[in-house]
Amino acid sequence: MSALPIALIEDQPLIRETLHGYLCEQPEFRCVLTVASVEEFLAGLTSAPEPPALVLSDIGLPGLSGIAGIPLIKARLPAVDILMLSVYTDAERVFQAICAGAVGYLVKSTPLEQLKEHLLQVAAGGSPMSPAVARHVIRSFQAPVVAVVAPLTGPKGEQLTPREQEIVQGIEDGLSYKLIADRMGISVDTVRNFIRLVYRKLHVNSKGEIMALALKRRG
Amino acid sequence: MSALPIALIEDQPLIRETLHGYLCEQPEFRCVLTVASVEEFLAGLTSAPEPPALVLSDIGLPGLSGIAGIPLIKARLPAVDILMLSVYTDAERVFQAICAGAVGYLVKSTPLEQLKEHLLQVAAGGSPMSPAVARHVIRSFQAPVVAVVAPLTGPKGEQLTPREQEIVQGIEDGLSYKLIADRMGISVDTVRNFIRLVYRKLHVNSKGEIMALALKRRG
DNA sequence: CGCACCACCACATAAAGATGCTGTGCGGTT
DNA sequence: AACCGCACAGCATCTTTATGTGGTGGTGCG
Repeated sequence: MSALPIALIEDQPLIRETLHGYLCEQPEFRCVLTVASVEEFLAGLTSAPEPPALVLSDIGLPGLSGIAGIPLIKARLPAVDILMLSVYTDAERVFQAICAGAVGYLVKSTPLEQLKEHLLQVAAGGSPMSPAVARHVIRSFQAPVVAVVAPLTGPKGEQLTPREQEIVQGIEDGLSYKLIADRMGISVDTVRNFIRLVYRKLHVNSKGEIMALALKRRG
Repeated sequence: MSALPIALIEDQPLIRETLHGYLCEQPEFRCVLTVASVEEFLAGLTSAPEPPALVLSDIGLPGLSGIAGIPLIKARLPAVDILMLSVYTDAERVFQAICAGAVGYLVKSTPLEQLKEHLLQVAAGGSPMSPAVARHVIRSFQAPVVAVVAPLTGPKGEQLTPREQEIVQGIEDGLSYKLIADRMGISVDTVRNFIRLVYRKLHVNSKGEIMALALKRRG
């Protein structure tokens, strides 16, 4: 098994030297480029003994940030994996880096042995993320807790039945009667019937007026 | 430090007993409910010594799937963390589970000691994911490499102008003439004019036929 | 001049929306 | 058993909007 060629972009000398030293001690890795900035990385690529398969990059760097460097690095090395190592754990930077093409995102406090496992994970096709980072990522898939909105009621307190509320939801979602019918598993004529009932209860005469009521209720 | 109350939902007896046994040996955990299905879990909640803070759940279960059980479990225990443990690593199930509210997703081949670390990670606010899972997740943030699709041309090689191509894109995006007009900053009558030109070049007579051409070209 | 883009008018057809009316079946209540 | 509320469905009719087609004209640019 050949050593994984790794490049390191880190501006703080002490950290850079510690990481470089540690990585060079691991038989699984080969440090082919260790620099302090993206610009230095791009300039040093041609004289590296071989192109890196994995770039471990800080974000707060002099000149171009680690994030801004991602597309430039990917343009030069399309197949490279870029793993972020940063003190920042705010959702904004996490998503910027990931959307820019980073395969993973670790915090700088990650112990070296753990860092090694994560690097091997990347090489094996994984996407290591520090816990706080992973939570941001997972949370982005989950619907925000929606404030419970009371159903629309008529001017005299007329209540809508559950199915009538579903019809209203379909209208709020911008669906045609046909699509509402598909969603609810009923016929278009039944949708029209429900519409009639809803309009009568709410004292309106068009989808537009329903939308207006919904908007007013949302504030 | 009090033990983390954990519930386990796993239908295969051997795995369930192995996991149950391992978790009970760990001083950091307390197994308050170990069942074979979501239904059993929901029924057993009231008699559990205390409510679980974390549910480790399989997906392929008798009756309700682990994914279908997520909203039901969250309804009963809004603050609970649900961690999926499954043989499935396909993107569809991963995203279904995450979107449904799972805080993490592990493959069943995860070694027990690693599982323990992941459980502690959940308790500390993290979102552990097995490598393949994490890659799916990360990839979903990254723009797919878009195949460059040649513009539609007529049967005799008739070329569409740039604006005509924009009209076609609007049709492919399912927009009405009015919405296409809004998008392109022109009047509806101008859209109709362009439609006329496009249909004449492509030898078609309806939006449907444009859609068909587009689909055929996508393969 | 030719082309691309933009706009308007007119008309016809298809689809979506709105309203009136009627009927059936089911579950719950009195 | 009768009644009521709810859900579902269909028919009829009318109105509004979207789509398609024919024709015409104006402006700017190469």
